[in-house]
Amino acid sequence: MKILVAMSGGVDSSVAAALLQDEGYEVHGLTMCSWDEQTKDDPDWPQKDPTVAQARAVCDTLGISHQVLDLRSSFHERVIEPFFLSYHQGLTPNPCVVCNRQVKFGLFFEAARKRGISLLATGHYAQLVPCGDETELRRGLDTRKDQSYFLSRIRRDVLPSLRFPLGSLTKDEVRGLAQARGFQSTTQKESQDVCFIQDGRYADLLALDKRFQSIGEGEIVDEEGRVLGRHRGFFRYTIGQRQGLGIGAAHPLYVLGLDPQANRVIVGAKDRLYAREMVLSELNWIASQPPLPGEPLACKLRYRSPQAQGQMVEAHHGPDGTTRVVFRFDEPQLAPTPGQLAALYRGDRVLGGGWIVSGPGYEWD
RNA sequence: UGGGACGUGGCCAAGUUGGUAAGGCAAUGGUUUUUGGUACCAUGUACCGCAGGUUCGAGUCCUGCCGUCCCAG
Repeated sequence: MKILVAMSGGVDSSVAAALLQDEGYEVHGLTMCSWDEQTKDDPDWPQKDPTVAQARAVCDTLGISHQVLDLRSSFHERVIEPFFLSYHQGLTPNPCVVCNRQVKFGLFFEAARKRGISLLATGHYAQLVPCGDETELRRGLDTRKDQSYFLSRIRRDVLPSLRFPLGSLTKDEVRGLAQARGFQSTTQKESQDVCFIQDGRYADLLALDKRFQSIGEGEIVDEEGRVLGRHRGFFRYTIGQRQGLGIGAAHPLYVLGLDPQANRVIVGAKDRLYAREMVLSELNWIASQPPLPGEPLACKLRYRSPQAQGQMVEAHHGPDGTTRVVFRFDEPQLAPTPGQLAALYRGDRVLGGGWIVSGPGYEWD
C-alpha cells in the first residue's frame, strides 16, 4: 500500500517514514519548499534548499522516492498573508495551525491524491484511533510532546487517510530509533520556531512590510488611560506579554490589550489578565458529534499549558459546519488572546479547535 | 520664602542605637519550545543631591547650598 510521508529532514519525519516502511508500506517522501523572504524569487531554490537536500538524503538512506513541492506562492498566500493581516488587526496569530490545515493536511493531501496515493503521514505526536465509522484524533502518548493542539483545526474528512506513526512513542524513543538507523540529524537542532522567520523576531519580518512601516511609536497606557510609556508599534506586543515594556513600576506590568486604531498598548497588573469566559469563532469540529453545552470539557489555550476544565455555555452552529461558542472555565484562565487557538478535548480526544475572539476580563452575562 | 517633608544604581524603594548599601520593577543573557506570550535561572552600573564639619569610621549626626513637594497664604 502506498503512503506519502511529509519529510522535513528532521528526526521525527525520518523515523515516521522508517516505521511505515517497516510496516510494509510503499513509502514516498515529499518535502515542501516554503516561502522565505531571502529566496522567494529564486526559481532554482527548490533544488538548492538545504532542508530539501537533507530530506532527500534521508530518503536515499531509506531507499524511498523523494519529490519536492514548491509551495512558495501558495504558502505565502495561505499562511503568511493571513499572518500579516492578523497582526495588522491587533490579533496574535498562530501560523502553524493555519499551515497544518491549509498546507500540510491540505495541499500535501491533494499532492498525494494527484500521485495516486490515498494515505498521508507526518511525524506529529498525536494518535488516530478508528472508532466505528469515524476516526478519533487523540493526544500523543508522550504528554510532554503532544502536538494534537496544533491539529485541532484540520479538516475532519482527511482524518481517515492520515497516519501518525509517532503518536504512541515518546520523544526519547524516537531519538533512539533515529540513532539506531543512523540518522545524523539527531545532532541538529529541532524544528525551529515559525519556519518562515529565520532567526529573529516576528516583528522584524512584519516591519519589512509597508503596511507596518507606517505604524510608528505609540503610547503605553493603563486601564484608566494614563500614559506610562511609549512603544515601537502595537504589533510588536501581545496580550499577556511582560517583557519589553520598559516600564519600571512597583509591580510587573503585563499587556492587557491592544488598540490598533489608536496604536496604543494597554497594560496593567497580572490579575487583570484572568478571564472566566471567552468567545470562540469558526470552531472546527474534528468529532462528528460536537459536544453539547454544559458537557464537561478540557481546553488548551496554548501549546504548552495544562488543560483547563470548563464547558460551552452557548453554541451557534453555522451552515458551514463551524460554530461560534461561549466557553466558560471552571477556574479563570490567564490571558486568552484574540487570534490564538483554543483546542477542546474530551479526555484525550480532540473534539475541535476555534479561534479566540475575546480577551482577558471577558464576562458573559 | 512663614511652617512641614523629601532628594539612595533607568524607575520605585529598604536602610537598626553611625561601621563603607536589601528588595521589587525595567534591562540583558540563558533554559523550555513546531505560534505569540508566560514561567524559571543567571547577571550589572550607586562618588547614597552638592559642599563642608563631627568621628578611628557616616547614607545614617551637625552646618550651608541646590532641587522637589505639601500646608499656609
